[in-house]
Amino acid sequence: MIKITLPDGNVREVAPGTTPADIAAAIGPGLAKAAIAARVDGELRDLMLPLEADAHLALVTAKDEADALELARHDFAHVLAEAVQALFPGTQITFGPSTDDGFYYDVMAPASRAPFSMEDLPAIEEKMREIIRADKPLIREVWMREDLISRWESLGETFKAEWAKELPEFEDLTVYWSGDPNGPNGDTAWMDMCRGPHLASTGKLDPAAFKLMRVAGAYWRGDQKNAQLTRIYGTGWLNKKQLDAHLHRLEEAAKRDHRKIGQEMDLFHLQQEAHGSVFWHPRGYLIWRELEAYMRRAIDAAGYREVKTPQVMDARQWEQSGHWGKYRENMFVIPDEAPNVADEGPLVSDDAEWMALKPMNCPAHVLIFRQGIKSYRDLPLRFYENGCCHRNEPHGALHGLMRVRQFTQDDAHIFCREDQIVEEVRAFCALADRIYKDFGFTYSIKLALRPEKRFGSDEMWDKAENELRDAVAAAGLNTPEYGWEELPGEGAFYAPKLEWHLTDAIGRTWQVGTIQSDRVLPERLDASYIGEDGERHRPVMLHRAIFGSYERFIGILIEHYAGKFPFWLAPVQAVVATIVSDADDYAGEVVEKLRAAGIRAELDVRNEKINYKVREHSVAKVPNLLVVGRREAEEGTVALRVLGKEGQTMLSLDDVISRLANEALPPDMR
RNA sequence: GCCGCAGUAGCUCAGAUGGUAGAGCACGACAUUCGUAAUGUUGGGGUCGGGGGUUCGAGUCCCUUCUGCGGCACCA
Repeated sequence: MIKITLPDGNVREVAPGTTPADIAAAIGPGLAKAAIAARVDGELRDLMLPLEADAHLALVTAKDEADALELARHDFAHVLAEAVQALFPGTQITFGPSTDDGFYYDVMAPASRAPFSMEDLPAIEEKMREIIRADKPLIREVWMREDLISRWESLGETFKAEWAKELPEFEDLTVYWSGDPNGPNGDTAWMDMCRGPHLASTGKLDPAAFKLMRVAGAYWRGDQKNAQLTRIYGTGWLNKKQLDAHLHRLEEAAKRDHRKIGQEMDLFHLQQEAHGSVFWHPRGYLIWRELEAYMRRAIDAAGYREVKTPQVMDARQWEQSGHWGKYRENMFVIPDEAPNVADEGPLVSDDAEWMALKPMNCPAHVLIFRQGIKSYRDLPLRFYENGCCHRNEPHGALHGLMRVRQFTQDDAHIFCREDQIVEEVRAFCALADRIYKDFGFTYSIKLALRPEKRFGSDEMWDKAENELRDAVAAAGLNTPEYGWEELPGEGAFYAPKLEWHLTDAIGRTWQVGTIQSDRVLPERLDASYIGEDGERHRPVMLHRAIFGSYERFIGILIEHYAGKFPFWLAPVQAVVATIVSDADDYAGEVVEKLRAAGIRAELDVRNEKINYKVREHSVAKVPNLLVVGRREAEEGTVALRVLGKEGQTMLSLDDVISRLANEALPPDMR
């Protein structure tokens, strides 16, 4: 007999070979029906896989949504492959994992036809539904390696055969049948090699809960030297409601796309002559300027001092900081000599000295710190910079404002003593909290722990990780409410880091803020201060950012607000629109007064109907529309129409100005 | 950087089989002076991403290159 410990602490003694399904049945018919898989000693396993030794067992049901989704998506991937092979005999199958919102399967179309395209997807979807409705049992078998390899070879599945040959010796080679090969419909059974686990049958999937989304190219085993496969992507869920919600989210996200809104609202543009760098138009740059002013108020109040450092530095400086060695392939490098224009020869001589555009601000801040002698009394020193950096990102990585080659970070480095770290990090947590809330974001905080490849001793890492933990605890943010989580192996090679992940208005997350302690760069660049003991000591350097970069943060804000910026950030805050030309002079007066009160107001006296003007300024997402006609001009009033609201309010000119002037204040100035 | 797809007017897009480009919106002009989400008439606007080739003739076919999009890889 073996001992099976259940989550509530109960221990059941059962015969070896008992399956989790048997145990579920013994507990109750409800659970037997609801159970879709099992966690055995924490590992997700098939319901039908016999237990052979003492174990902790938890039965997984649809309520364990993360597990249930994972299983369903993996099963959808298998059904996809089965459907493709049923429809297109001769197709080779390779891999089919689950993804964040669904699944994919990489397949090789038969030589007789072109690679699969979008047009093939509806037929494949229909076949998948057939397979799901047939409720084929998913049966696990362990095979001998040679048997499996020869089976794949006999089927012409060269990729599967190759993979079977390379799987580690100690691993059982398992296959899953879709349909019982020994049953009455054995000829329709389909087999894939897979580690599992899987649901008990295809019928556990909801045939209305998936959709094939697109096809894309992919290489066998991710290597471009290998054969070109077709990857078929799908999104998969537990039920139709979840699928519909997901498709709706995608639609919403497409409507909010910052590239689309940026063009519609005339905020910025990108063009191929400077790809990856942003041309900010007047309206977009107004948002930038508001953010910059906001951030300056915040960092001034928090005891930072703003600096500005060179855009280009000698390569030797980057060698010393370590960037030349580790980061050079992402740097823009320029010769420190006049280009050769005299003849047809190379522009740059062989012995040119090299300089580089800065990809980061940190070394320059250390160089400021190093000027003059610093005492322990000077610490902490907090240097802030709106630091414009250039990184030569891979072309395929560029994406609107979110991934660019020139960007400006709200970057600061805090030079402090060991004993000041916790308080500095705590204070940063509080600052970030206030700022994110001002923009209406909720967030979660993650601590990225030591990676496998790292500098420094285990003691140093223990200490560094604990400092960050302590600081977050001191800020009261290490709670489930703040999504506190530790991510093993995800830290930078020199230090653990705290990451802030924002959740936007439609539930997407964006990693923006970070703080990380660094003991490496002060060492490399020989930064020191004189301690109380009269000796030289290394300061610790805290790298930190809240927006991350202005470009990306504005991109996130555009999508978060769907272009309907809060009043203080709106590029045009009010438009005064006339109904008849008799009101033109008065309207001009209203605009002047609004501008005098600090409001970004524009005048619309075009010879158009008021309906047209209302529509146009609404579509342009102007938060306040002030309509004036003959009546308002005579009475000294305006009709205020607020974006997103029906109807309008009649107000005296003085009232509307004081009201708007008040509402236009940034959140930190109220 | 890799794969797939795309690039035609400011924007969104249409242009079978090769025969020197078209719509809507936007923009200009004229008429209309209008009360809260599109007034009418009319006009101008394109070296069809760049380069090369095939052809009597290329937006269309071929090669090449750049950029964008969806993924992959990348994001110390």
